[in-house]
Amino acid sequence: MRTTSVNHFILETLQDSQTHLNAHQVYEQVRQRLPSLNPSTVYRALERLALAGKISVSDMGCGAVVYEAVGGCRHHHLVCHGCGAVITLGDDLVRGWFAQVEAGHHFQVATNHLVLFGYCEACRQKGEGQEQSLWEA
Amino acid sequence: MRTTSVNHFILETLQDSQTHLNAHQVYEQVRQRLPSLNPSTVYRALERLALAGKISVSDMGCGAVVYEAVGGCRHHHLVCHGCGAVITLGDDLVRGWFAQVEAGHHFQVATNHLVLFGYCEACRQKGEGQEQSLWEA
DNA sequence: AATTATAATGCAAATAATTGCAATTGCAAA
DNA sequence: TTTGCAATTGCAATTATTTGCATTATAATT
Repeated sequence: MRTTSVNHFILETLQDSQTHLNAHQVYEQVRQRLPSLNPSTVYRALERLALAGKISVSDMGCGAVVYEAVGGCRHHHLVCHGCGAVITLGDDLVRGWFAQVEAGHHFQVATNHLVLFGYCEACRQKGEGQEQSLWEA
Repeated sequence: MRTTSVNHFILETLQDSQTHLNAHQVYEQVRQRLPSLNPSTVYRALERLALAGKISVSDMGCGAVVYEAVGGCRHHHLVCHGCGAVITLGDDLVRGWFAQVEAGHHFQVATNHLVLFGYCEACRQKGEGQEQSLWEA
């Protein structure tokens, strides 16, 4: 991967950001420093950085895919379908399981940000996610 | 969820299909029986069916998101970034780990098709995924 | 069977993401 | 330096997906 200004600025933007950013947000940020920037360049750079393992790509159910710089302490997320709550999942539990998967399938896992959807305690008690339809066994 | 013909036909289409289908493929299939069908109706129905747990939604790196009916024996996938190979991951290993996550976080996991990206044995030996860039520590 | 509330649909427009291709740029070799 | 190749970019067009709103259809109620 070449040391282009786009690669550099995107990485810097994501590292400085405390939250996940979507492609458009990254575009707007970097555009302040590279006014002639094209959105498709951002998409391609993000894809490149992701493939190189420098950033994570996740669908967190926000409409657009979000990106994050992969730093020292990795973490993952649980996202509630009911209320949208985002719960952090430590890397310990994940890393251990990935190792199992890798050992069992001769496969090197590169996924660096796992997102699991489901229902949080509160929504579960409210009965979210218990929909039963009658028209199918 | 109401018993509409769209819901019914989509579910039937996905159940009959041996492979994952993307939204457009589902649309084309169902359109043969409901000629006036609109693509956005398909997207909305797919979202509904997914939320009801009847189908799984996954980004398998094919450009478009793919859908699959959730049947008796669940399975998950490992997708190789190098060659695109798709390896099946049994549910046993996954279910057990989900249970751990659920127990540790008071969260009911609803994700019913996990996709992990990485590198298969062959690609790993070819050195895929080992890119090192010099311009960043 | 008529009424009613609400889910589902069609359509068009907006947004998100990808792709082909020609022009440009970074990096390495000469 | 200069040259050459391959990676990167811009641009426009395409594809993928979502959303607002008026209309239609379903299922429960009267």
